[in-house]
Amino acid sequence: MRYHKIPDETVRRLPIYLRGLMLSATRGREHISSQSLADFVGVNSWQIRKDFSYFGDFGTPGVGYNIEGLAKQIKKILRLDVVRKAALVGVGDLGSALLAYPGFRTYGLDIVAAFDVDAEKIGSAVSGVEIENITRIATLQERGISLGIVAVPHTAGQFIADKLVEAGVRGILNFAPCKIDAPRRVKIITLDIAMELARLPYYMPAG
Amino acid sequence: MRYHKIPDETVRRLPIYLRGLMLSATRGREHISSQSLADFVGVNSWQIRKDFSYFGDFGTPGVGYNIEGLAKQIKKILRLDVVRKAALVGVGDLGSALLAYPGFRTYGLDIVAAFDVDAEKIGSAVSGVEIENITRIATLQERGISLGIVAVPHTAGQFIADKLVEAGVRGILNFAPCKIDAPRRVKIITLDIAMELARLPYYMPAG
DNA sequence: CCATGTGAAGGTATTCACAGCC
DNA sequence: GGCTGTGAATACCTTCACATGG
Repeated sequence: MRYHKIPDETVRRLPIYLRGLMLSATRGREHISSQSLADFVGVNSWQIRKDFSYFGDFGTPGVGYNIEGLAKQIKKILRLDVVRKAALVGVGDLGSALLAYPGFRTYGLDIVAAFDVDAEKIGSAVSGVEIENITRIATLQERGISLGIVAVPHTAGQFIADKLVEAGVRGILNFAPCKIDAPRRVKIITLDIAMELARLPYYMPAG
Repeated sequence: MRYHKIPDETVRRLPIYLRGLMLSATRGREHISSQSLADFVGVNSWQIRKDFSYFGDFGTPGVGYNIEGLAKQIKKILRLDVVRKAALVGVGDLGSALLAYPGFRTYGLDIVAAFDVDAEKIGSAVSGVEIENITRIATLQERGISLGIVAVPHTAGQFIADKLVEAGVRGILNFAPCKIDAPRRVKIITLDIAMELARLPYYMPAG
């Protein structure tokens, strides 16, 4: 079933599969069954097959999936096959951790610029990235940066997001604990760490 | 419809509502309509009413919801009405940022212990929390700590999780990019930052 | 014989529309 | 009149069972 809208939930799981495949690739085997991948990433095998079925025939019946080929396919679908430049705004504790985080590179995402309001930080470098005045966010477009990461206090979230949108970014990963409004053409993903932790006690047995 | 299983998706949204209500509380008004709250947090008004309907009659027709009362109710449902002690494992860049993050306190979550393997870090303090040797994770139970936060490399994720489970924690917030297996009685929430960023390009128009 | 790919069934969550209440 | 609470309708996602293909 090749021509079909891909469910959002499937898109959410693709990076999980990709991570599992990239790890498997270092294990020496060339093929992997949906069942093995399932055990490895913690998703049911039929769910995996269904997810893959939205894109086309990835696997070989009786054999499984070609690990390298499948990983490449998923990268292409997620558009991770080109290196994409990202800008970070807000170089506080979290921002600094994000700059130091090597995980983004794995997915072709490269933080090449960082901005802050703090005059003391501006000019210095964190993890090899120079911190610039936020007024320079306006230069993003000409520098080919299409992705913004917001790690500022919630009071500044919307303001910074507006600046990023003006500067032409088409996607924002928002760590600020607030709602962000933006034109439909800009995709926003909000990731509020405290809120994830906040729903943990609900699932914990008494105590 | 008071006696009903609460959908997971509703539980996921409750902290969003809570955050909005706590912010609204500082605005001086006593009541808020589902519509106003909807505008504020970015969820549809009917979704909000439906979510609340799983718990009981929170609102007053023609008036709206009592902000303070509703916030208290949600806190109770999420079991955030008691202060809960948490332990952090892995005081790297991300771990340090989490220790410095004030957002957890808002939800009654208090990071009172931190562990690392690095001998140089052990004994020093980060954000007022002393860093201990990970062998001391075993003392969590007697210290009344029921919640673990894992911020270690993916190679150590499962190992640390096992230690935490042994030490009696009943919930784990996992930042390590790996699957964590644990007994059913322990709730695991995994939050892989790179993976969230990885699905952003998919939704970005060409470029 | 083994593992994929997929219609069909089943379950869950969202959206709608409106009755009921203040 | 305004706003809540909720059955019903719809859309979406998951699970199953098996036909199909190497």
